[in-house]
Amino acid sequence: MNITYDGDRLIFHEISHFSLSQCLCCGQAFRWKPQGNGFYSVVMGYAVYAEQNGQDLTLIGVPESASADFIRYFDLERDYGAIQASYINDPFLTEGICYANGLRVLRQPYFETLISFIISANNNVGRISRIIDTICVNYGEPLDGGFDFPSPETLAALSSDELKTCGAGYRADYIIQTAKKICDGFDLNAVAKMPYEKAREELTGLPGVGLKVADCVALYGMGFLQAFPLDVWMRRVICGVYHYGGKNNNALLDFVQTTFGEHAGIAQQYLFHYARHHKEAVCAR
DNA sequence: ATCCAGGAGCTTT
DNA sequence: AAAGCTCATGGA
Repeated sequence: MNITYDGDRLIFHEISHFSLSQCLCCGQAFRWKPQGNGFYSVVMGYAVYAEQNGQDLTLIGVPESASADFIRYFDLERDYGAIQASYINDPFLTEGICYANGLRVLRQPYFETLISFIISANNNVGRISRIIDTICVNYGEPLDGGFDFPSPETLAALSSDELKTCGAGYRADYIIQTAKKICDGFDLNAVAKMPYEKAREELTGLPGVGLKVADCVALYGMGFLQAFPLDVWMRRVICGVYHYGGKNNNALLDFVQTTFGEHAGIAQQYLFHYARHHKEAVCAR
């Protein structure tokens, strides 16, 4: 991969195992919208238009100085070919890898990821996106025609009713209380530097954050690739396809770690994306 | 109308 | 420790 910048377009050339649409439409990110031949969002303080042409990823609205931030965001330096190859003996996962070809696990801003997945609890992807979008439009800073994700201070100052107007429902109080804890010094950057188990334990101390949401923040924000968010879809896959019969969650996660190894979270994302679009294949086995 | 969605938290066994 | 109940909301 090499990088060029012409004053307008920041281009990452010759990225293998990368599909922009798979990365943005697989349920790990909620705020990118299709536009023209690409996608638009406000992320990390930039109003960005992203477009893929072959193995080139073009970003408009981003200065050259932000290239490292976006390499990290899209996880462009990791060898996904090697990770995929390590699962060659798993037929179902290989099927998922083919279906989700080019999917990379993003490393999204911590606070936004945290609040987004608090909203995801007992919710569906379409509604999650709409709620987050409404919160940004109502309370985020305007930026080049879009809206940034609101700061912890902004969300902490909202009333429960204001967030319920955005559709957050009973999660409104979790959002406010968690935002307040961040304002009071709960340091997400410090958590991201802890060992995975410790980071996860710290995150579950936040209101509205259980094991599953903590794993989402650990994986889609902090880049802990062994984190395996265990939701209803993954339960179907592990029990239905991998014939796991236990009921204990921790035992199930142990099974997952031994089955999928250090990149379990990446495997999880392939499986999640595949399962959601092939419900019959998952439930029939 | 009933069930479900990338669950969490509190109460009861 | 483990199972049960409740929490908004909108689409199927």
